[in-house]
Amino acid sequence: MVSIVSVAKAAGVSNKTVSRVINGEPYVTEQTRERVEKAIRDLGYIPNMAARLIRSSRSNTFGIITDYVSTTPYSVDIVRGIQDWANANGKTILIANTGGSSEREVEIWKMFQSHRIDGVLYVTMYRRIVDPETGDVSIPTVMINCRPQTRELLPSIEPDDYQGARDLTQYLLERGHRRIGYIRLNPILLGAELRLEAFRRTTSEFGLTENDLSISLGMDGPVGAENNYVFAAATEMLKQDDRPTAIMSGNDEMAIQIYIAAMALGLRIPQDVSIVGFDDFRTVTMALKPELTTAALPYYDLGREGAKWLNDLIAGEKIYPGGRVVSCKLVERSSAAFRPH
Amino acid sequence: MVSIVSVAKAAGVSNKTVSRVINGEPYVTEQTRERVEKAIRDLGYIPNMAARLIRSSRSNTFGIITDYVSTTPYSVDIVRGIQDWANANGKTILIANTGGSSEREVEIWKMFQSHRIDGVLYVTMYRRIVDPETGDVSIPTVMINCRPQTRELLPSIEPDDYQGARDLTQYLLERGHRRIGYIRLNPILLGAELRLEAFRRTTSEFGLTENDLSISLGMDGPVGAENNYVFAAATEMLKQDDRPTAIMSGNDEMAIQIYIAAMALGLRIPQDVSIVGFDDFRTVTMALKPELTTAALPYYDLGREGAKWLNDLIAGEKIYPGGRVVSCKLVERSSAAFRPH
DNA sequence: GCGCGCTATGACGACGTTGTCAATTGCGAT
DNA sequence: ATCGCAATTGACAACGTCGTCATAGCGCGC
Repeated sequence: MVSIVSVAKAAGVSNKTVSRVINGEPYVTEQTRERVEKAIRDLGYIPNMAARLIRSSRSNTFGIITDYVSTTPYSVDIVRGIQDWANANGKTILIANTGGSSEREVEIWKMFQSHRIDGVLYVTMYRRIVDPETGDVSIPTVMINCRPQTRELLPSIEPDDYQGARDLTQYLLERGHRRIGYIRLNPILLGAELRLEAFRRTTSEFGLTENDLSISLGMDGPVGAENNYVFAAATEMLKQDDRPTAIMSGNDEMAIQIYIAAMALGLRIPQDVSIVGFDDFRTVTMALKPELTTAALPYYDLGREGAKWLNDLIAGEKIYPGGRVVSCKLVERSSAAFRPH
Repeated sequence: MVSIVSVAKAAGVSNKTVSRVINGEPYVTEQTRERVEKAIRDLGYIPNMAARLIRSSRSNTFGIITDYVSTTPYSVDIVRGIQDWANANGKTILIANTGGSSEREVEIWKMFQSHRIDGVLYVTMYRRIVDPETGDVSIPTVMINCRPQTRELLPSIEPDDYQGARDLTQYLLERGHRRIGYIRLNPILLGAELRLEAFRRTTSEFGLTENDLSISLGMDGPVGAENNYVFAAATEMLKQDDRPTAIMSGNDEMAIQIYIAAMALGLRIPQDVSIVGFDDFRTVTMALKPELTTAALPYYDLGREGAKWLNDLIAGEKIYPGGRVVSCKLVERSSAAFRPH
């Protein structure tokens, strides 16, 4: 492999001078610089990061440790956000998935340390509370889409499920809906509770009572292998005489089954029932006809902001103590309309 | 950061002896070994990969270069397969996404080289033909889900779209269907042609004529921002008097729209129309009710096999010249049944 | 003419690790 | 007793890069 020494030899200068050219340091004549640059091009020299790291003990590498994110279709946008920021700022990224195993997680932290990463982005597939198995060493860490048990311990950044569900509820209310169904997400998920809570509070503030609401469980059990009642629940809900004129779905994926249930009963969307989802999982929201109105989880921003924050943390700047929350934008498409009269 | 030297000092041996212990080399007494291991534990020593690499010029790192894979919900299983293999075999993985930009791709190859990766897995989101912008340097490379323009140039491994579609067609034929619809995937995609071709050939071998078939374009335009006719095409197809009793969908995602189109016309699945998909994109196949019968793209295996192959390549073994193909397994669920009579 | 400060360059060592080779010890065979 | 050999250990160099410090040339003000 061609090294700085061979370049130096080719250009007839010392290796330190080559180093200066590479790193854009001053005190090199234009003439020398050009000779060196030519040699670099001719030999196809590419700096060796490992050697550089050994000297500087700053790897310019971030580690991403996730449960399943980068191997699961849902929250890939977090990773995309991180990568985009990293590219733009000359950072390299190491990704590893625990697959849910905590032995594996311990190994990964070791592996990261052996690569002398500068910091870790701890990312989860769905919003939850976890304590990273960091070992006793302290490495700058930002948690994305999750937060630690012991509140203010690590910086964290999460989507605002509450606000998203509130906006969605208001949206339906503003369109005249007064009997609204809600099919719950798996209650294990942190977002599930918040979304439902927002739905309850917002409708109640608006003057609706529990009687106007029709809330049922859509799925439960361990995440990824849950029991699925969505189709049955939606069917039952829509078969009632005083059926809801709008249904909020725990997430977009569940909305597929609600669509099918509604259609099987001969109901048209949105003329007979309005349906809204949550997440803005494009594969679903765009494939459904009519396309699904939903609240977008700000995954991309979570990733970008998290990376930026980690960078600040490493630089020793701005150490906010606790957690931040990013709002969910309502994406209006055509699955919800004014209440039929 | 604690180094091998501090461990040596603590254990009262030379650093070379510590190195021997770490690497499990022979010629260390049990007693010495234990003293060293204790020192390692006490100090929390973790080997520095960068320093190791500098000596050995073998990084034990594979680079994954993709267009969008790791940031897109579809083919994440390829990455999962690679990662699983890598974990099991002590390899580290560097992932980078070009986002489709070829300048970016050139940068990434440089970046990989600067990290002295041992080899590259070149992965695409959907099956296609590409020529990697590798620059002139030759790095062991295996292409996954794609293949080079100039056939035998690089080893490649792809799913067998043809066989998958043939099996699916046979499945429908065996169930008595004699009028079959086909809604085409975007023709830009390599898999699209092969799947359609398999459908045509298999039905024709079975004795069906073009008249028994009803083939229409579901989408076209640039991938990711295509024009979508699926719902309209399915509706039209199913409104005919001699409508097909079964429809093959270009992929699973498109099947959502076919379901909705069928249901909007009051058709029951599978009693009135059978529907089959392609890909086994779980988010869709499991959410649809009835669940979708489909052919599974062997993404996980593609990743695992690709990584293994790359490893062999690096080790200098088994240099098969050309491309390999992995079969698609038919996953029977409940969206297809015997033809109604 | 002398010293000063600035520009331009190179010699050298250090980072953490491992390969090479030499040194030391013990033991069985000659 | 001597030799050969295996087991055990360490000293030292080298990998590629960059930080430190020294050196040399040059122009400027006194």
